Amino acid sequence: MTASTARTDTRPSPRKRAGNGAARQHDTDEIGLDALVGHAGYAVRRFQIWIFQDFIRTLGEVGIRPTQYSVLTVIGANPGLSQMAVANRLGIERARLVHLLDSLEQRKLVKRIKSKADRRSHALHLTAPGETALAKFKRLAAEHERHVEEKIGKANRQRLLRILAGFT
Amino acid sequence: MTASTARTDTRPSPRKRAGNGAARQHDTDEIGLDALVGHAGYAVRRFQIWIFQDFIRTLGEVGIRPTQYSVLTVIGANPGLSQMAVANRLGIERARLVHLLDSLEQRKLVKRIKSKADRRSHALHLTAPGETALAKFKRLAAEHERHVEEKIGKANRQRLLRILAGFT
DNA sequence: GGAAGATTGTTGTTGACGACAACAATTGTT
DNA sequence: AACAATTGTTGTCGTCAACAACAATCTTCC
Repeated sequence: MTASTARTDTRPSPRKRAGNGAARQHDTDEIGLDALVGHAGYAVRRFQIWIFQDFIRTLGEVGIRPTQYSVLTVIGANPGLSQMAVANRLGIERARLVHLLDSLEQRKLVKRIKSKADRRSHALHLTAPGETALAKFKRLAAEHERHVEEKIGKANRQRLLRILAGFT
Repeated sequence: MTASTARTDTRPSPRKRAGNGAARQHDTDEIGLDALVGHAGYAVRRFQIWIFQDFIRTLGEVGIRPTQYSVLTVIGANPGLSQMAVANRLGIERARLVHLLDSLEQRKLVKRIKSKADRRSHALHLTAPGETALAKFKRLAAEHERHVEEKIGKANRQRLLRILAGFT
């Protein structure tokens, strides 16, 4: 083992870790993953956690989470959609979209307009402040995307998008 | 101005609308995602949902979920680990691992052995039936992995694993 | 025209999951 | 011995996916 093992834990203590030589304690980076390596799902899960955390942190100043951002961009690009249409397009349950829209409507970013044609459904629109806010969100999201590039590389990010294009 | 009906979704859009007066609903595939396309996080999220659903379905007959599988494989490959070590290695909170191990121990797949060296910690081991069960889980997980290959292609799966290798 | 069935939005529940906080028991430090 | 840190545990909170049930409304079919 190399003497300069990079510590991945965030313990602030400069002291040596607990543990004795008798019962051999594993260091974090010498624990094998065995079958987990080679499973795409595991890598994707870890990556998704990282990417969501960076997104949430980067857009933390405006208080927008990934799902909220996706709802806003779809409404912004397709004004007048019904809740069902948005839910289907984004793969969100319509029950869940209700709460998401409640929050966004409370923040005056989105408005539900009762449809004349189908009085069951609501036509979704961005408010005027919602439009300007979304523009700012997009700038921050682009900044987040640059973080992704720094993390995995510009070319790899492009490969990733191409590989997963079928899921959007 | 709108030509025919007084709809609420008047806007500049590349999307084509049906000319009839009836309330034409959007088809799912003609709703634009706008800025969402080009965001790695969105594609990764959708892919992760798909891959987890397939994993859960493929391992449904044995009732093993992705997180449980990851815990079992790590313990199987590194017997005697403490709960902290497993939690750190997999990026799981130790509070959450408690419940996971409770469930796995109740199913007689894992056992907690009180460590002599450090009486605070437990050494984690697979039981004998746990070993044979894990072997079956691995076969099913390999089947799931073949589904991934069918979905995105064998070469793309390899590219994906290489791109995201740093997150495992 | 009217009954039957489907759709839309809503409310509610369940369970998995990540993030924290607090605690007792134990260990290490000073 | 006094103090700080670690380990496992319990608990709470919020996000999210998956269902189920419901009223209001549309569509279909007879």
